[in-house]
Amino acid sequence: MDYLAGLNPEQKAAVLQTKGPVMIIAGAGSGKTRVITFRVAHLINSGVDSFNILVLTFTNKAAREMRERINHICGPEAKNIWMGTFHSVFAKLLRVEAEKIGYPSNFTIYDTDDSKSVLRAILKEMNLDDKLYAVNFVLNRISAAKNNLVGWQEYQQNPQIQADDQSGGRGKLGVIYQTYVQRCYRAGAMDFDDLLYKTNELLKLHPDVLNKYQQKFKYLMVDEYQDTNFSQYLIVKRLAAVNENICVVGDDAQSIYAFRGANIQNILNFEKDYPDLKVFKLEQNYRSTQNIVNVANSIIANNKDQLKKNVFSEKESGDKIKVMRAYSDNEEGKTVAESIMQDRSSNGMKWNDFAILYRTNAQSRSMEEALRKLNIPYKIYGGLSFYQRKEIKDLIAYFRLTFNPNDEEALKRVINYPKRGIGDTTVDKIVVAADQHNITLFEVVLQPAQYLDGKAPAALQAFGTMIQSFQVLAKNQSAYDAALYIAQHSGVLKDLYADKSVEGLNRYENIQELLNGIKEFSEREDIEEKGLDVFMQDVALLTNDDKDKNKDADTVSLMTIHSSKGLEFPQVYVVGLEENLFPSQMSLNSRSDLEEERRLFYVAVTRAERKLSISYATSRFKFGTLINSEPSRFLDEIDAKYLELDYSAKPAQSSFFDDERSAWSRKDTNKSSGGDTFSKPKPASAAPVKTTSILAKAHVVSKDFKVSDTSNLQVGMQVEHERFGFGKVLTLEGTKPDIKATIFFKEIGQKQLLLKFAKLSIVNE
DNA sequence: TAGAGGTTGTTTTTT
DNA sequence: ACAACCTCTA
Repeated sequence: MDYLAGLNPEQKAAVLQTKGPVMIIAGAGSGKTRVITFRVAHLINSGVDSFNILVLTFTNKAAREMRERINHICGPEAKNIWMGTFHSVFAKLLRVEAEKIGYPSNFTIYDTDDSKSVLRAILKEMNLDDKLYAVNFVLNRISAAKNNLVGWQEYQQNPQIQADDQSGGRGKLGVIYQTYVQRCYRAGAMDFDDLLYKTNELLKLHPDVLNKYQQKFKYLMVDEYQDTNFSQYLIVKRLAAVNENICVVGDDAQSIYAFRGANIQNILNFEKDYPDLKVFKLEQNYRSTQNIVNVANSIIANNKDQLKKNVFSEKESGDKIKVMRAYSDNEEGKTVAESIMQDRSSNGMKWNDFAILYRTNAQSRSMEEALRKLNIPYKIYGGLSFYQRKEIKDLIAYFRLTFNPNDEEALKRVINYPKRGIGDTTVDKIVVAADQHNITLFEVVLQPAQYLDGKAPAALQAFGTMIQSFQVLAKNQSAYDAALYIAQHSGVLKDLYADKSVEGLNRYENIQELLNGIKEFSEREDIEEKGLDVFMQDVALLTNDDKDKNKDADTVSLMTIHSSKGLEFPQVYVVGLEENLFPSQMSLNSRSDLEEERRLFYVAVTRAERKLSISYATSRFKFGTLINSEPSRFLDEIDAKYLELDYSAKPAQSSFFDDERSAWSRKDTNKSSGGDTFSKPKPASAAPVKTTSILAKAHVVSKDFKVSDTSNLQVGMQVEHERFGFGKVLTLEGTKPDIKATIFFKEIGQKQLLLKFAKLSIVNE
């Protein structure tokens, strides 16, 4: 039982309390993950069958990390535990039980793009004002309804909802909701919210199924319970109803997902559902210095709604929190990058020890550019994931269509990609015909002559036959063979190969990477079923870092604060502390939204172990124009005694903007104490500056630039590229027409180029 | 039907 | 800045 030795009394008590309802209120950095993993280990050691354990998390990242840790402690037993995100666990369950609620087990999972596309089509058909019925608004509304288990029938009948919609002039929302649900059903598709909604439906309508899973999951644990929405809450409650061995872990101060329906009341009211509840509070922070914990506490103290707790640290008091000001977003990046550079060498740290956290994904750009300039290796988490790239989605749409020909979004995506003469008009006609005869789009495609005339039927027939041939093939071949065949015969590979631009080359390589991933999957020995259909099942749920080969690489981490939850770093930079950015403009209308932003700031601050720096810029590009920004109100909320203001950042010397600079080069202001630590910035020039992305296009091509014959290119030669600038050839690989060169460019770092495409000029020395 | 060229909206965060 | 959407012409 050596795993108990390293725990404090509260942690230990929480681990040992294996029976009955348990709630663990875990302050930031209080060893929550250790408690959960040890608790699972302890369950197994006390004789609980690992098949009877279910552990739910919110993000893929959290799930993976937890699985690794539990694997480490429990060994092979850990494989039997059901552990994953709510969405992936219940998608898995629904695939087994789907037929009971009228879905095929190979249902497609629609991602947000698919959902929006379905809605766009519906709104268009209904001829609705697209201002009043903005797609994002409509989707949010439907999503909120589903998360509260309000079906379309109830939505249409509920007087309160109807009154709300009517008063906003959006009386058609109920009908849109209904149509949307019916379209998804016809397509054999579930959206993200359906995975939870339909699970509830299944458990409610089929007591035998409920009973089966209540027997299976005798022990439930839910991480980040403060982020559950009603739908998730009810699933958990139903599953736990018989045995009541339910342990939820959370921190109300870190609830940051209300925007997608999380209900903080779920944790605040947990005791009402389980009168026998045992509550454990973990208050000692083992992660951060006292200064950091104090700052965090002083931030969160501004919120009204919260459970009482006293988070404290017994570590050293540590450095003060550095606050940095910059004159523009690019300058901010530069300041942060230089600071990282300096801290690393003076404190002997690794790149791994640093993280840059921001409110919105768009902020990553200026950070990236600055890091690249200093040759600092970095990795961006989140953002556009690999699986969301257009070319990947295109190919995957073919796979989707192969396994589920009713998948309308996939069909629309690829019916004319690559171009095969089936235009929008034809697609519209197919939709109309399908609606009229109450059949699926694919059925129209298979019998086109019955519904359309002209030359469209021939093209459609050919397309339909092709998909059918994929279906036959996919049944008999390995995932990789099937995927490769489809990539080739659909024409996708050829189409991308024909694009010789750098971007096109990149897309082609991405497809290769996807195929390689599938190949690895085909060769795995730890799973039985290795068809392409199995590979496809969870693709919509995969995100960003799920296919991350060298995650041990020594790089600085960049991510949104949301995706940083649960992580920790020795040194953290929280950037963009500006009004309308953080707190976000969207959150300024209500106290509860603002409090959520503040909790988000709390999460950001508590990621830091040893040193925390905060920055803001007094001007920033937004929607392509330069706007002025004011320091965030959150900065004023921190007691100034914890802060050290560093306003040393100087405007850069060489730049295109010398005119504008004059307005910026004013004397740094004081640090008067009290409420006005962060004085308002003087307006910078408001004239929109035409910026070229400094790195991507800054290289000015030499006068005598001329594309050279590279057939005799040698390692070590100096070359010039139109966009990447000057570089040195590091390696040459491959054979004749397909020689791949690895070139180190001074300005942007290492790049791989295929010689037959790259326009290079050999520099004579 | 395809492609060019102009116009508009978009940005909060994740599954 | 950028992408998605629209309109016009070949």
